[in-house]
Amino acid sequence: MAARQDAQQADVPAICKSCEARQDSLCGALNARQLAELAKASSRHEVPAGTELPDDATYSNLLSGVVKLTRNLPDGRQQIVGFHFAPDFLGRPFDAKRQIRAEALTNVRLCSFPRAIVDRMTGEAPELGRLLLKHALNELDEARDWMAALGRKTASEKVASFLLMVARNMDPARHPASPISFDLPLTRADIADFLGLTIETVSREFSRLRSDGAIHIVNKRQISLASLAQLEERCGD
Amino acid sequence: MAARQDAQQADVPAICKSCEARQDSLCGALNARQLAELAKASSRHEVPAGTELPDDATYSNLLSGVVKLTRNLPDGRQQIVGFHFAPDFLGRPFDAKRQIRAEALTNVRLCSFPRAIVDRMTGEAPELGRLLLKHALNELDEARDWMAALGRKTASEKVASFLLMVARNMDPARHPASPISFDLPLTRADIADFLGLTIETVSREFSRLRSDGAIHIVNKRQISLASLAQLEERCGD
DNA sequence: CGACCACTTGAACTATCTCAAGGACCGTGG
DNA sequence: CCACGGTCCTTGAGATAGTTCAAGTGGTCG
Repeated sequence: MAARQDAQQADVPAICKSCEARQDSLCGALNARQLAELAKASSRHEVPAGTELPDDATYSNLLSGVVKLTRNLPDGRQQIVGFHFAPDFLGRPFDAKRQIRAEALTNVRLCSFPRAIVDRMTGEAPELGRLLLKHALNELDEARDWMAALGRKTASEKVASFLLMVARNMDPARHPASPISFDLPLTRADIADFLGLTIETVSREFSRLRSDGAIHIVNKRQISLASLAQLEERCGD
Repeated sequence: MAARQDAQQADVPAICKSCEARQDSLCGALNARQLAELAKASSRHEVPAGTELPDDATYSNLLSGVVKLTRNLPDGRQQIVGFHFAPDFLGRPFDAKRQIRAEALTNVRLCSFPRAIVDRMTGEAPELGRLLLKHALNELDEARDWMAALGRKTASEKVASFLLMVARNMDPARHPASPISFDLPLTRADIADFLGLTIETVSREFSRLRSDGAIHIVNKRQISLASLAQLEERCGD
């Protein structure tokens, strides 16, 4: 199978050629020269689950793993406002009014770039700015979908929607009709903080889905879904 | 008081000079030539409250009035996912995965531009792309704030937060300490659809805020707030 | 082995919803 | 001028989805 050929293929930095995130990430919007410059300034890290990713002066491609974004109320109540699944792009252009914390849910591999370089390149490469805008609008769409879920869905619809979302992101390339099995990268507490529920309610809804035959709970974290269709009926949309 | 001087002031189209949205909207990122071109292609409309704004091939500055954005579940449940208060910018670059409807809550005046022209200008004026990105990120921050409210706040915190948000947007220029009075541009049903509550609960929380002296309900829609500080204590953050 | 952590399950509780009735306002038509 | 119906809002009483509190399970790690 001939891979998508790039006229400048030969000039692409070696490390980028095998990059899992390459075409989907912001790197896909760069030409070979820019990619080379960015690669030179980039650094790869692996951070263990539970690490808070500092909201510092870097952008990163998420090569593998899952990251949660949280907003906290001052009394400690917590809401997860989004996730990043590999391959995705992390990092917020400009300053945010509101503090949002990012934390690795699993072990995570990152390819990070100094903010200054990317910001300069957005001036030179309009395609890059376009891509950042598209990315932000995607996140906005997702946030609004979850607003509808948080405001208007029942607990069991929320849990079904959540499982569908995770299934779609954990292995996006899978065949839509095939059975699905994955390790949940979240604790029940995280799921509760995302869905605006308590851990007890989440647990009860898992049990209910299991006894109804919609899911199979192998080992607390490992879930298999009989079929996406069965969950789609229960997710409220 | 000397207004902010623009080197090209003399070339700015007459209609734009007096525009309420000018500096805050996307027009603030254009030079005089671009502004002139855009002004030539622009058209002003006034639409009455209740009109659905078609998600068509236009961008618009919202010169006056308030617009709601809604997401619907297939069984009719509705969630309001955002508002636009004048002066704000309406219109979504690229295609959205999800259908979101926009509807005028009050009479609304718009200055609309053909999508094609703006899209072309983003290629020519990096500042414009930057501004669109900033705008999208602002909306994302707001959506995430409301995710936290929907998921983790009590009914009375939600209503207090909502009143604060409206107060801050209806007359952003007001002195922060002064008493505030405004006409709510929403029905109780709209408020409920925004906060993930029922109209009865919204009504009860209004009554409670009134009997606690936090607000004064002049005429169902017309609300006056004793002080922002008093509501801020009740809003949960 | 014991302690701990994440999770499950049950039982009682409560914030919010549902259902129902009534009040205030408003335009229309007599 | 009043009667009428309509829409929006308020208030009460009972129902319920989801929470809180509490006990128990199972796996893991020192």
